[in-house]
Amino acid sequence: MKFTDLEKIRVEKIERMRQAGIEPYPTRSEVTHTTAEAIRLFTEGEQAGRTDPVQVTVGGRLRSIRLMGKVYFAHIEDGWGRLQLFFRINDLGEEAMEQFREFFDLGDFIQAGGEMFRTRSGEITLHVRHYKMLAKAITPLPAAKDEVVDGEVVRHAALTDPETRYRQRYADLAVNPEVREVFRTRARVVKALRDYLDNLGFLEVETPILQPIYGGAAARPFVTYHNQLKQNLYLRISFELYLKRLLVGMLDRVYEIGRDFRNEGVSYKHNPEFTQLEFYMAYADYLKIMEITENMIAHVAETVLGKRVISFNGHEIDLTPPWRRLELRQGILEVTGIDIDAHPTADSLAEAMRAHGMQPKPGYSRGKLIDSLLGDFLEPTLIQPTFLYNYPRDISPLAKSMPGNPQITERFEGYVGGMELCNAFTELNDPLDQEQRFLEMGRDYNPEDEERHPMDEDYLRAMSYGMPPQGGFGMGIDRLTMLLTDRHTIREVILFPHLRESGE
RNA sequence: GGGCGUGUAGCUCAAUGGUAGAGCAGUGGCCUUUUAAGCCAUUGGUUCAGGGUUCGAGCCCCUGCACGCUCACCA
Repeated sequence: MKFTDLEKIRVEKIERMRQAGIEPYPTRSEVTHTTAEAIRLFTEGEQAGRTDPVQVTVGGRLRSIRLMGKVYFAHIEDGWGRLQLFFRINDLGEEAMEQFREFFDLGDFIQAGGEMFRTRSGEITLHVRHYKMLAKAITPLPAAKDEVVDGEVVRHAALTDPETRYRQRYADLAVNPEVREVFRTRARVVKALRDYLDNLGFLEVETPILQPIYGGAAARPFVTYHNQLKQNLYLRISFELYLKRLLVGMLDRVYEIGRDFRNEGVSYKHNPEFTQLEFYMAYADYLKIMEITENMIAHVAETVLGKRVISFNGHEIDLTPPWRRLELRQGILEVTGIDIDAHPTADSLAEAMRAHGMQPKPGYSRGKLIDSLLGDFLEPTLIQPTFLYNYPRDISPLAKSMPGNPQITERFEGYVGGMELCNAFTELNDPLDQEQRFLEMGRDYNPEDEERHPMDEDYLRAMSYGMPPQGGFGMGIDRLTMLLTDRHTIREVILFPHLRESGE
């Protein structure tokens, strides 16, 4: 390891500690309480009028040290909170006071034991009778001294540089408690989703991440290779095709929460790997899935945040069901003045777009043009929760067509905060129709493209055994977490977001 | 991949083309007993990297790297 000057000073302290017979990295601690437990015990005793001392040994990082000659104050922080320590030479003796002064730095993990009391200024504090180094920190935490004003921690010059925060998330978490809170919230979101689906009788399953044929979404995959099998494998881009096989196998309600991988550009709402929830429900259609969706999201907000009206990006968003339902055709008509139903071909639609001063991408299919109208003009306006429904067939190859209208599929997407949150449809379960869709899809691919999507014969065989009618649903957990924590980039809700190699 | 922007001490930030600074952190000292981001002193720099212009470059130019925003891409 290479050390800075600041770090060298601490490395030397480690050597001097060992010379003084103090182990800087002892194997065991004697911690009996968290800081929060210690404070709660004391407060309860105080309220009950008890005078017997509350004896605790707590552990944590040193976050502030104030040496005042023969008395020291310090704060430690653990995963539950902060506690002030009070050291007095009368209690600890000269040697212990001197060793603390000489060897202990901000960021060190220590334990301290004694009894709880309240200082003259009112702060609940541990009167230290004994203390011990638990783990010496060599690298200073990237934050300046904290102070506590009226019980609130005020940090001066906190770590803010996004590159350092993401590359050294451990340091970010260590000094920015609100970052820890984001990931606690994220965990509660996942738990609330699981509870909701479990209560509806869904079975949680795990399907392959390494897949010989990828599918279920339109995305470029990551490719890897199995040495012994001499076989290319793809990291999954969705769970869909495997989960739907399970409904053939009579697992009527299944869901999976896991990682998807898409070899595409990164942005504030795209990370190369992201967490997805997909569920499939036999005998349901997309209308039923809409109901489950709005209720599930409202339930999650209620459980995690205790409220259904959230604040996101300066907007007040009310997640209370029922959410607005807006037919895709109507939505596009309202924001662009173009009626997609009046333009049954790509050429016709492109002409209409040009007439409205737009520049449609040459070579796009009608469905892709509609998708671009949606993304460019409609999506940013969908702040309050909205289900857009009825999507064109050619961009929905796994969704069932509407009865009597083969060009429109029973598909919807949920939008909140101007961001696509989820995608769902009445699942196509007609194997002959599905094969036809795959073949049509193949026409979009250049035959010379080595990444050309192969036909998933096994999926068709599964469907040929008979697949119950069903509704399916997919949602990005990362984006939901962004909404519920009011973070505006996906990197804020992923512990270790992907960054370019720094070459350091 | 394109455009725009940013990169200075451990952290947060200053510095007309003319001696690289501040606060915090660090180090040394003061501090006689429930508080103090305390007081005094002090250390610390390949100004992202490499070229160029200039008497002189943190600053201007070129190339590269990283990050941010944005566009493109993205059933």
